[in-house]
Amino acid sequence: MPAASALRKFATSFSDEPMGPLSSEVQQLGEFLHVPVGEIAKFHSSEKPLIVFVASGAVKLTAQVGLDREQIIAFGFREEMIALSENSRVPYELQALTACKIVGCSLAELAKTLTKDEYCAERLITQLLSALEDSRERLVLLGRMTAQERVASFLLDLTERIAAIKNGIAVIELPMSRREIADTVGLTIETVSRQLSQLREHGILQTNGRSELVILDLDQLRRLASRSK
Amino acid sequence: MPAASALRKFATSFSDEPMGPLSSEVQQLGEFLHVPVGEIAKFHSSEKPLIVFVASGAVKLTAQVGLDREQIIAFGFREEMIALSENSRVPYELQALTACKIVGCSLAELAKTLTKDEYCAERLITQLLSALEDSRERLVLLGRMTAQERVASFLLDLTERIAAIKNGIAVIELPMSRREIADTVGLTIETVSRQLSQLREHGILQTNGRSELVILDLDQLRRLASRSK
DNA sequence: CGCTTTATTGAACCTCTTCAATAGTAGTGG
DNA sequence: CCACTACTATTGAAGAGGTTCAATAAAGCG
Repeated sequence: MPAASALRKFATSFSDEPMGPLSSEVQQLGEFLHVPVGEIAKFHSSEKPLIVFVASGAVKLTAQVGLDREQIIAFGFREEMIALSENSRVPYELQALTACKIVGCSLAELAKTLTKDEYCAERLITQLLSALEDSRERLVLLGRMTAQERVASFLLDLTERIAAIKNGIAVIELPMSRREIADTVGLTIETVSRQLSQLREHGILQTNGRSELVILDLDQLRRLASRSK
Repeated sequence: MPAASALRKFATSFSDEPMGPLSSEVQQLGEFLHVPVGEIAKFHSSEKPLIVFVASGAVKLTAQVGLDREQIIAFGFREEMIALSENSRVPYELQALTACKIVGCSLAELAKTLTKDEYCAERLITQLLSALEDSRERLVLLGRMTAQERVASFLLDLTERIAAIKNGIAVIELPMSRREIADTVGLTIETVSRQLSQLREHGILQTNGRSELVILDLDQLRRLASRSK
Protein backbone atom coordinates (compact mmCIF):
# COMPACT_ATOMS: atom_id res chain seq x y z
CA MET A 1 0.00 0.00 0.00
CA PRO A 2 1.96 2.98 -1.28
CA ALA A 3 -0.37 5.63 0.13
CA ALA A 4 0.02 4.35 3.64
CA SER A 5 3.77 4.30 3.44
CA ALA A 6 3.69 7.81 2.09
CA LEU A 7 1.55 8.88 4.99
CA ARG A 8 3.94 7.20 7.32
CA LYS A 9 6.72 9.25 5.82
CA PHE A 10 4.54 12.30 6.07
CA ALA A 11 3.69 11.41 9.61
CA THR A 12 7.32 11.07 10.52
CA SER A 13 7.57 14.80 10.30
CA PHE A 14 4.60 15.22 12.62
CA SER A 15 6.85 15.12 15.57
CA ASP A 16 10.51 15.67 16.20
CA GLU A 17 12.15 13.31 13.76
CA PRO A 18 13.92 15.05 10.91
CA MET A 19 12.68 14.51 7.39
CA GLY A 20 14.63 14.81 4.21
CA PRO A 21 13.58 16.60 1.03
CA LEU A 22 9.97 16.22 0.05
CA SER A 23 9.41 12.97 -1.81
CA SER A 24 7.01 12.70 -4.73
CA GLU A 25 5.00 10.19 -2.71
CA VAL A 26 4.33 12.69 0.03
CA GLN A 27 3.36 15.27 -2.51
CA GLN A 28 0.65 12.97 -3.77
CA LEU A 29 -0.81 12.45 -0.34
CA GLY A 30 -2.21 15.93 0.03
CA GLU A 31 -2.45 19.00 -2.11
CA PHE A 32 0.87 20.49 -3.01
CA LEU A 33 1.20 24.26 -3.37
CA HIS A 34 3.92 26.67 -4.32
CA VAL A 35 3.08 30.03 -2.71
CA PRO A 36 4.92 33.26 -3.64
CA VAL A 37 5.88 35.83 -0.99
CA GLY A 38 2.95 37.61 0.57
CA GLU A 39 0.32 35.45 -1.11
CA ILE A 40 -2.41 33.68 0.79
CA ALA A 41 -2.43 29.91 0.43
CA LYS A 42 -5.57 28.75 -1.39
CA PHE A 43 -6.19 25.05 -1.52
CA HIS A 44 -8.44 23.81 -4.29
CA SER A 45 -9.50 20.45 -2.86
CA SER A 46 -13.09 20.05 -1.80
CA GLU A 47 -12.12 19.46 1.80
CA LYS A 48 -10.12 22.10 3.59
CA PRO A 49 -6.77 20.95 4.86
CA LEU A 50 -6.28 20.18 8.52
CA ILE A 51 -2.55 19.82 8.67
CA VAL A 52 -0.16 21.74 6.48
CA PHE A 53 3.42 20.68 6.08
CA VAL A 54 5.82 23.46 5.24
CA ALA A 55 8.45 21.88 3.02
CA SER A 56 10.38 25.09 2.54
CA GLY A 57 9.99 28.76 3.35
CA ALA A 58 7.86 30.25 6.10
CA VAL A 59 4.16 30.93 6.61
CA LYS A 60 2.04 32.75 9.15
CA LEU A 61 -1.42 31.76 10.32
CA THR A 62 -3.45 34.83 11.20
CA ALA A 63 -6.85 35.64 12.61
CA GLN A 64 -8.46 38.72 11.15
CA VAL A 65 -10.11 40.70 13.90
CA GLY A 66 -11.96 43.89 13.16
CA LEU A 67 -10.81 45.89 10.18
CA ASP A 68 -7.24 46.71 10.98
CA ARG A 69 -6.23 44.46 13.83
CA GLU A 70 -4.76 41.07 13.13
CA GLN A 71 -3.51 38.47 15.53
CA ILE A 72 -0.89 36.00 14.41
CA ILE A 73 -1.83 32.57 15.67
CA ALA A 74 1.25 30.65 14.63
CA PHE A 75 4.24 30.58 12.37
CA GLY A 76 5.27 27.61 10.30
CA PHE A 77 8.91 27.34 9.30
CA ARG A 78 10.84 24.97 7.09
CA GLU A 79 9.99 21.33 7.77
CA GLU A 80 7.40 22.18 10.39
CA MET A 81 3.76 21.24 10.49
CA ILE A 82 1.00 23.67 11.19
CA ALA A 83 -2.47 22.64 12.27
CA LEU A 84 -5.49 24.54 11.00
CA SER A 85 -8.93 24.61 12.57
CA GLU A 86 -11.60 25.73 10.21
CA ASN A 87 -14.80 25.52 12.22
CA SER A 88 -14.40 28.97 13.64
CA ARG A 89 -16.10 32.32 13.99
CA VAL A 90 -12.92 34.22 13.23
CA PRO A 91 -11.60 34.10 9.66
CA TYR A 92 -8.15 32.58 9.41
CA GLU A 93 -5.57 33.01 6.70
CA LEU A 94 -2.39 31.17 5.87
CA GLN A 95 0.01 33.59 4.25
CA ALA A 96 3.50 33.10 2.86
CA LEU A 97 6.21 35.12 4.60
CA THR A 98 8.71 33.94 2.02
CA ALA A 99 8.18 31.96 -1.16
CA CYS A 100 7.34 28.51 0.10
CA LYS A 101 6.29 24.98 -0.74
CA ILE A 102 3.53 23.51 1.34
CA VAL A 103 1.41 20.37 1.42
CA GLY A 104 -2.11 20.41 2.80
CA CYS A 105 -3.76 17.26 4.07
CA SER A 106 -7.43 17.11 4.98
CA LEU A 107 -9.03 15.36 7.93
CA ALA A 108 -10.82 12.95 5.64
CA GLU A 109 -7.59 11.95 3.95
CA LEU A 110 -5.94 11.47 7.28
CA ALA A 111 -8.83 9.69 8.97
CA LYS A 112 -8.95 7.07 6.23
CA THR A 113 -5.46 5.90 6.97
CA LEU A 114 -5.80 6.60 10.66
CA THR A 115 -7.74 3.44 11.30
CA LYS A 116 -5.22 1.39 9.37
CA ASP A 117 -2.05 2.69 10.86
CA GLU A 118 -1.73 3.09 14.58
CA TYR A 119 1.60 4.79 14.18
CA CYS A 120 0.08 7.47 11.98
CA ALA A 121 -2.83 7.91 14.36
CA GLU A 122 -0.57 8.64 17.27
CA ARG A 123 1.57 10.93 15.18
CA LEU A 124 -1.40 12.96 14.06
CA ILE A 125 -2.62 13.30 17.61
CA THR A 126 0.86 14.23 18.73
CA GLN A 127 0.90 16.94 16.12
CA LEU A 128 -2.45 18.34 17.18
CA LEU A 129 -1.37 18.25 20.80
CA SER A 130 1.76 20.11 19.93
CA ALA A 131 -0.26 22.82 18.20
CA LEU A 132 -2.50 22.95 21.25
CA GLU A 133 0.49 23.22 23.51
CA ASP A 134 1.98 26.04 21.44
CA SER A 135 -1.24 27.92 21.56
CA ARG A 136 -1.60 27.49 25.29
CA GLU A 137 1.91 28.67 25.96
CA ARG A 138 1.13 31.76 23.98
CA LEU A 139 -1.94 32.31 26.17
CA VAL A 140 0.39 32.67 29.11
CA LEU A 141 2.56 35.05 27.14
CA LEU A 142 -0.32 37.25 26.04
CA GLY A 143 -2.15 37.08 29.33
CA ARG A 144 0.55 37.56 31.87
CA MET A 145 3.79 38.84 30.42
CA THR A 146 5.37 42.27 30.16
CA ALA A 147 6.61 43.69 26.86
CA GLN A 148 10.16 42.70 27.69
CA GLU A 149 9.22 39.14 28.55
CA ARG A 150 7.14 38.85 25.39
CA VAL A 151 9.87 39.97 23.04
CA ALA A 152 12.50 37.89 24.82
CA SER A 153 10.26 34.79 24.70
CA PHE A 154 9.55 35.38 21.05
CA LEU A 155 13.23 35.61 20.22
CA LEU A 156 13.99 32.49 22.22
CA ASP A 157 11.35 30.60 20.32
CA LEU A 158 12.81 31.76 17.02
CA THR A 159 16.29 30.84 18.18
CA GLU A 160 15.20 27.27 18.81
CA ARG A 161 13.37 27.01 15.51
CA ILE A 162 15.29 28.87 12.83
CA ALA A 163 18.58 30.16 14.20
CA ALA A 164 21.76 29.27 12.37
CA ILE A 165 24.69 28.65 14.66
CA LYS A 166 27.78 30.46 13.40
CA ASN A 167 30.91 30.20 15.52
CA GLY A 168 28.90 29.20 18.52
CA ILE A 169 26.49 32.13 18.40
CA ALA A 170 22.92 32.10 17.16
CA VAL A 171 22.08 34.12 14.08
CA ILE A 172 18.44 34.66 13.18
CA GLU A 173 17.38 35.72 9.73
CA LEU A 174 13.97 37.19 10.50
CA PRO A 175 11.38 36.18 7.91
CA MET A 176 8.85 38.59 9.40
CA SER A 177 8.50 42.33 9.83
CA ARG A 178 8.30 44.27 13.09
CA ARG A 179 4.58 44.55 12.50
CA GLU A 180 4.29 40.78 12.35
CA ILE A 181 6.31 40.37 15.50
CA ALA A 182 4.03 42.90 17.17
CA ASP A 183 0.93 41.06 15.95
CA THR A 184 2.33 37.86 17.38
CA VAL A 185 3.14 39.05 20.87
CA GLY A 186 0.25 41.49 21.22
CA LEU A 187 2.20 44.75 21.19
CA THR A 188 2.69 47.68 18.81
CA ILE A 189 5.61 47.89 16.41
CA GLU A 190 6.96 50.83 18.39
CA THR A 191 7.12 48.85 21.60
CA VAL A 192 8.75 45.91 19.83
CA SER A 193 11.29 48.28 18.36
CA ARG A 194 12.00 49.84 21.72
CA GLN A 195 12.46 46.45 23.33
CA LEU A 196 14.89 45.39 20.62
CA SER A 197 16.83 48.62 21.10
CA GLN A 198 17.00 47.96 24.80
CA LEU A 199 18.30 44.44 24.21
CA ARG A 200 20.89 45.93 21.88
CA GLU A 201 21.92 48.49 24.49
CA HIS A 202 22.36 45.74 27.05
CA GLY A 203 24.61 43.85 24.66
CA ILE A 204 22.24 40.91 24.49
CA LEU A 205 21.90 41.04 20.74
CA GLN A 206 23.08 42.79 17.60
CA THR A 207 21.14 43.75 14.51
CA ASN A 208 22.32 43.87 10.94
CA GLY A 209 19.86 45.50 8.61
CA ARG A 210 16.26 44.90 9.50
CA SER A 211 16.25 41.16 9.35
CA GLU A 212 19.45 39.78 10.80
CA LEU A 213 19.63 39.27 14.53
CA VAL A 214 22.70 38.01 16.32
CA ILE A 215 22.00 36.68 19.79
CA LEU A 216 25.07 37.40 21.89
CA ASP A 217 23.86 36.47 25.36
CA LEU A 218 21.37 33.64 25.25
CA ASP A 219 21.39 33.09 29.02
CA GLN A 220 20.52 36.68 29.71
CA LEU A 221 17.75 36.47 27.13
CA ARG A 222 16.35 33.41 28.88
CA ARG A 223 16.42 35.25 32.15
CA LEU A 224 14.47 38.15 30.69
CA ALA A 225 11.94 35.81 29.11
CA SER A 226 10.80 34.39 32.42
CA ARG A 227 10.36 36.77 35.27
CA SER A 228 12.08 40.10 35.09
CA LYS A 229 10.40 42.11 37.81
CA MET B 1 -16.57 -5.79 22.05
CA PRO B 2 -17.92 -3.93 25.07
CA ALA B 3 -14.97 -1.56 25.45
CA ALA B 4 -15.34 -0.26 21.93
CA SER B 5 -19.02 0.44 22.34
CA ALA B 6 -18.31 2.22 25.59
CA LEU B 7 -15.73 4.31 23.88
CA ARG B 8 -18.23 5.08 21.21
CA LYS B 9 -20.59 6.32 23.86
CA PHE B 10 -17.79 8.26 25.42
CA ALA B 11 -16.84 9.62 22.05
CA THR B 12 -20.36 10.77 21.40
CA SER B 13 -19.75 13.49 23.92
CA PHE B 14 -16.59 14.56 22.12
CA SER B 15 -18.57 16.85 19.99
CA ASP B 16 -21.96 18.44 20.15
CA GLU B 17 -24.32 15.54 20.75
CA PRO B 18 -25.89 15.47 24.18
CA MET B 19 -25.09 12.62 26.52
CA GLY B 20 -27.19 11.27 29.33
CA PRO B 21 -26.07 10.38 32.83
CA LEU B 22 -22.70 8.69 33.06
CA SER B 23 -23.04 5.00 32.38
CA SER B 24 -20.97 2.45 34.24
CA GLU B 25 -19.45 1.40 30.94
CA VAL B 26 -18.04 4.82 30.35
CA GLN B 27 -16.69 4.94 33.85
CA GLN B 28 -14.70 1.83 33.16
CA LEU B 29 -13.14 3.26 30.05
CA GLY B 30 -10.93 5.76 31.83
CA GLU B 31 -10.17 6.65 35.38
CA PHE B 32 -13.14 7.99 37.28
CA LEU B 33 -12.62 10.66 39.93
CA HIS B 34 -14.76 12.50 42.39
CA VAL B 35 -13.04 15.80 43.17
CA PRO B 36 -14.13 18.07 46.07
CA VAL B 37 -14.25 21.86 45.70
CA GLY B 38 -10.88 23.47 45.34
CA GLU B 39 -8.96 20.21 45.08
CA ILE B 40 -6.57 19.43 42.26
CA ALA B 41 -7.46 16.38 40.20
CA LYS B 42 -4.85 13.65 40.64
CA PHE B 43 -5.11 10.66 38.37
CA HIS B 44 -3.44 7.49 39.56
CA SER B 45 -3.08 5.61 36.28
CA SER B 46 0.40 5.15 34.92
CA GLU B 47 -0.40 7.18 31.83
CA LYS B 48 -1.55 10.74 32.24
CA PRO B 49 -4.95 11.45 30.81
CA LEU B 50 -5.29 13.27 27.52
CA ILE B 51 -8.98 13.96 27.50
CA VAL B 52 -11.05 14.59 30.59
CA PHE B 53 -14.80 14.37 30.53
CA VAL B 54 -16.56 16.50 33.12
CA ALA B 55 -19.66 14.54 34.09
CA SER B 56 -20.83 17.10 36.62
CA GLY B 57 -19.51 20.26 38.25
CA ALA B 58 -16.87 22.58 36.85
CA VAL B 59 -13.09 22.53 36.57
CA LYS B 60 -10.40 24.96 35.56
CA LEU B 61 -7.19 24.17 33.74
CA THR B 62 -4.43 26.54 34.80
CA ALA B 63 -0.84 27.21 33.91
CA GLN B 64 1.33 28.23 36.82
CA VAL B 65 3.63 31.04 35.78
CA GLY B 66 6.10 32.56 38.17
CA LEU B 67 5.24 32.48 41.83
CA ASP B 68 2.03 34.41 42.05
CA ARG B 69 0.72 34.73 38.53
CA GLU B 70 -1.54 32.07 37.09
CA GLN B 71 -3.15 31.92 33.68
CA ILE B 72 -6.37 30.01 33.25
CA ILE B 73 -6.15 28.02 30.05
CA ALA B 74 -9.68 26.66 29.93
CA PHE B 75 -12.79 25.90 31.90
CA GLY B 76 -14.65 22.62 31.73
CA PHE B 77 -18.31 22.66 32.64
CA ARG B 78 -20.93 19.94 33.03
CA GLU B 79 -20.88 17.45 30.16
CA GLU B 80 -17.96 19.13 28.45
CA MET B 81 -14.64 17.63 27.48
CA ILE B 82 -11.33 19.23 28.22
CA ALA B 83 -8.12 18.34 26.44
CA LEU B 84 -4.86 18.27 28.37
CA SER B 85 -1.38 18.50 26.90
CA GLU B 86 1.28 17.22 29.20
CA ASN B 87 4.48 17.59 27.23
CA SER B 88 5.04 21.13 28.31
CA ARG B 89 7.49 23.45 30.00
CA VAL B 90 4.80 25.13 32.04
CA PRO B 91 3.17 23.13 34.86
CA TYR B 92 -0.55 22.64 34.39
CA GLU B 93 -3.18 21.87 36.99
CA LEU B 94 -6.75 20.72 36.75
CA GLN B 95 -8.64 22.08 39.71
CA ALA B 96 -12.26 21.67 40.78
CA LEU B 97 -14.27 24.90 40.92
CA THR B 98 -17.18 22.99 42.41
CA ALA B 99 -17.38 19.40 43.59
CA CYS B 100 -17.28 17.41 40.39
CA LYS B 101 -17.15 14.02 38.75
CA ILE B 102 -14.63 13.57 35.98
CA VAL B 103 -13.32 10.78 33.80
CA GLY B 104 -9.78 10.87 32.45
CA CYS B 105 -8.81 8.91 29.38
CA SER B 106 -5.21 8.51 28.25
CA LEU B 107 -3.82 8.66 24.74
CA ALA B 108 -2.80 5.03 24.89
CA GLU B 109 -6.30 3.95 25.84
CA LEU B 110 -7.75 6.05 23.08
CA ALA B 111 -5.20 5.11 20.43
CA LYS B 112 -5.87 1.42 20.95
CA THR B 113 -9.46 1.76 19.86
CA LEU B 114 -8.67 4.53 17.44
CA THR B 115 -7.46 2.19 14.77
CA LYS B 116 -10.54 0.03 15.17
CA ASP B 117 -13.19 2.65 15.13
CA GLU B 118 -13.12 5.35 12.49
CA TYR B 119 -15.99 7.14 14.14
CA CYS B 120 -14.08 7.42 17.38
CA ALA B 121 -10.98 8.56 15.59
CA GLU B 122 -12.76 11.44 13.95
CA ARG B 123 -14.47 12.36 17.19
CA LEU B 124 -11.24 12.47 19.09
CA ILE B 125 -9.66 14.66 16.45
CA THR B 126 -12.72 16.86 16.46
CA GLN B 127 -12.36 17.28 20.18
CA LEU B 128 -8.69 18.18 19.96
CA LEU B 129 -9.47 20.63 17.19
CA SER B 130 -12.16 22.20 19.28
CA ALA B 131 -9.71 22.68 22.15
CA LEU B 132 -7.26 24.16 19.67
CA GLU B 133 -9.91 26.46 18.34
CA ASP B 134 -10.87 27.63 21.82
CA SER B 135 -7.31 28.35 22.65
CA ARG B 136 -6.75 30.28 19.44
CA GLU B 137 -9.81 32.39 19.93
CA ARG B 138 -8.51 33.29 23.33
CA LEU B 139 -5.23 34.34 21.72
CA VAL B 140 -7.15 37.00 19.85
CA LEU B 141 -8.87 38.06 23.05
CA LEU B 142 -5.65 38.33 25.02
CA GLY B 143 -3.63 39.81 22.22
CA ARG B 144 -5.91 42.40 20.76
CA MET B 145 -8.89 43.22 22.95
CA THR B 146 -9.63 45.99 25.45
CA ALA B 147 -10.76 45.30 29.00
CA GLN B 148 -14.37 45.91 28.02
CA GLU B 149 -14.22 43.55 25.06
CA ARG B 150 -12.54 40.90 27.16
CA VAL B 151 -15.12 40.90 29.91
CA ALA B 152 -18.00 41.06 27.45
CA SER B 153 -16.57 38.16 25.44
CA PHE B 154 -16.06 36.15 28.58
CA LEU B 155 -19.64 36.66 29.68
CA LEU B 156 -20.94 35.76 26.24
CA ASP B 157 -18.99 32.54 26.31
CA LEU B 158 -20.41 31.71 29.73
CA THR B 159 -23.90 32.55 28.53
CA GLU B 160 -23.62 30.01 25.74
CA ARG B 161 -22.20 27.36 27.99
CA ILE B 162 -23.84 27.51 31.39
CA ALA B 163 -26.61 30.09 31.41
CA ALA B 164 -30.06 29.02 32.55
CA ILE B 165 -32.84 30.67 30.63
CA LYS B 166 -35.53 31.95 32.99
CA ASN B 167 -38.45 33.81 31.44
CA GLY B 168 -36.46 34.45 28.32
CA ILE B 169 -33.46 36.03 30.03
CA ALA B 170 -30.12 34.40 30.69
CA VAL B 171 -29.07 33.79 34.27
CA ILE B 172 -25.52 32.77 35.00
CA GLU B 173 -24.53 31.16 38.26
CA LEU B 174 -20.79 31.94 38.28
CA PRO B 175 -18.76 28.97 39.44
CA MET B 176 -15.60 31.09 39.56
CA SER B 177 -14.36 34.08 41.54
CA ARG B 178 -13.42 37.51 40.18
CA ARG B 179 -9.80 36.46 40.51
CA GLU B 180 -10.44 33.49 38.26
CA ILE B 181 -12.22 35.64 35.73
CA ALA B 182 -9.28 38.03 35.81
CA ASP B 183 -6.81 35.17 35.35
CA THR B 184 -8.80 34.01 32.37
CA VAL B 185 -9.01 37.26 30.47
CA GLY B 186 -5.62 38.61 31.48
CA LEU B 187 -6.72 41.49 33.67
CA THR B 188 -6.70 42.32 37.39
CA ILE B 189 -9.69 41.65 39.63
CA GLU B 190 -10.15 45.39 40.06
CA THR B 191 -10.50 45.95 36.34
CA VAL B 192 -12.91 43.05 36.02
CA SER B 193 -14.96 44.48 38.84
CA ARG B 194 -14.99 47.93 37.29
CA GLN B 195 -16.08 46.51 33.96
CA LEU B 196 -18.92 44.61 35.61
CA SER B 197 -20.01 47.76 37.43
CA GLN B 198 -20.00 49.61 34.14
CA LEU B 199 -22.14 46.93 32.52
CA ARG B 200 -24.49 47.19 35.48
CA GLU B 201 -24.69 50.97 35.14
CA HIS B 202 -25.54 50.62 31.47
CA GLY B 203 -28.36 48.26 32.32
CA ILE B 204 -26.77 45.39 30.43
CA LEU B 205 -26.71 43.06 33.41
CA GLN B 206 -27.70 42.70 37.03
CA THR B 207 -25.84 41.03 39.88
CA ASN B 208 -27.26 39.16 42.83
CA GLY B 209 -24.69 38.34 45.46
CA ARG B 210 -21.27 37.58 44.11
CA SER B 211 -22.17 34.71 41.87
CA GLU B 212 -25.47 35.34 40.13
CA LEU B 213 -25.46 37.33 36.93
CA VAL B 214 -28.57 38.23 35.00
CA ILE B 215 -27.92 39.25 31.41
CA LEU B 216 -30.55 41.82 30.48
CA ASP B 217 -29.30 43.01 27.11
CA LEU B 218 -27.56 40.26 25.22
CA ASP B 219 -27.40 42.19 21.95
CA GLN B 220 -25.65 45.09 23.58
CA LEU B 221 -23.22 42.68 25.22
CA ARG B 222 -22.46 41.15 21.84
CA ARG B 223 -21.81 44.59 20.43
CA LEU B 224 -19.36 45.38 23.21
CA ALA B 225 -17.59 42.07 22.76
CA SER B 226 -16.55 42.77 19.19
CA ARG B 227 -15.30 46.19 18.33
CA SER B 228 -16.18 48.97 20.70
CA LYS B 229 -13.84 51.74 19.68
C1' DC C 1 20.59 57.81 -6.78
C1' DG C 2 16.19 59.04 -5.42
C1' DC C 3 11.85 57.28 -3.75
C1' DT C 4 8.95 54.41 -0.92
C1' DT C 5 8.56 51.56 2.74
C1' DT C 6 9.84 50.09 7.21
C1' DA C 7 12.02 50.87 11.53
C1' DT C 8 13.53 53.81 15.30
C1' DT C 9 13.12 57.42 18.60
C1' DG C 10 10.71 61.05 21.29
C1' DA C 11 6.82 63.15 23.84
C1' DA C 12 2.08 63.26 25.32
C1' DC C 13 -1.63 60.61 26.50
C1' DC C 14 -4.52 56.86 28.07
C1' DT C 15 -5.78 52.50 29.73
C1' DC C 16 -5.02 49.37 32.98
C1' DT C 17 -2.46 48.42 37.25
C1' DT C 18 -1.20 49.19 41.89
C1' DC C 19 -2.07 50.55 46.34
C1' DA C 20 -5.35 51.60 49.80
C1' DA C 21 -9.65 52.01 51.97
C1' DT C 22 -14.50 50.60 52.26
C1' DA C 23 -18.31 47.62 51.54
C1' DG C 24 -20.37 43.42 50.97
C1' DT C 25 -20.74 38.21 51.44
C1' DA C 26 -20.49 33.94 53.48
C1' DG C 27 -19.22 31.04 57.08
C1' DT C 28 -18.91 30.01 62.28
C1' DG C 29 -20.13 29.82 66.87
C1' DG C 30 -22.53 31.68 70.65
C1' DC D 1 -30.86 33.98 64.59
C1' DC D 2 -27.62 37.30 65.08
C1' DA D 3 -22.94 38.82 65.91
C1' DC D 4 -18.24 38.11 64.90
C1' DT D 5 -14.77 37.17 61.68
C1' DA D 6 -12.45 36.25 57.42
C1' DC D 7 -12.58 36.56 52.89
C1' DT D 8 -14.00 38.58 48.48
C1' DA D 9 -15.55 42.34 45.88
C1' DT D 10 -16.08 47.23 44.92
C1' DT D 11 -14.55 51.84 44.58
C1' DG D 12 -11.16 55.65 44.56
C1' DA D 13 -6.72 57.90 43.61
C1' DA D 14 -2.07 57.72 42.08
C1' DG D 15 1.24 55.59 39.14
C1' DA D 16 3.32 52.86 35.37
C1' DG D 17 3.62 50.52 31.12
C1' DG D 18 2.32 50.60 26.70
C1' DT D 19 -0.07 53.18 23.02
C1' DT D 20 -0.63 56.93 19.97
C1' DC D 21 0.91 60.56 17.33
C1' DA D 22 4.64 62.74 15.06
C1' DA D 23 9.14 63.30 13.33
C1' DT D 24 13.51 61.27 11.89
C1' DA D 25 16.45 57.64 10.29
C1' DA D 26 17.54 53.62 7.91
C1' DA D 27 16.68 49.91 4.33
C1' DG D 28 15.43 48.19 0.28
C1' DC D 29 14.06 48.66 -4.49
C1' DG D 30 13.46 50.49 -9.07
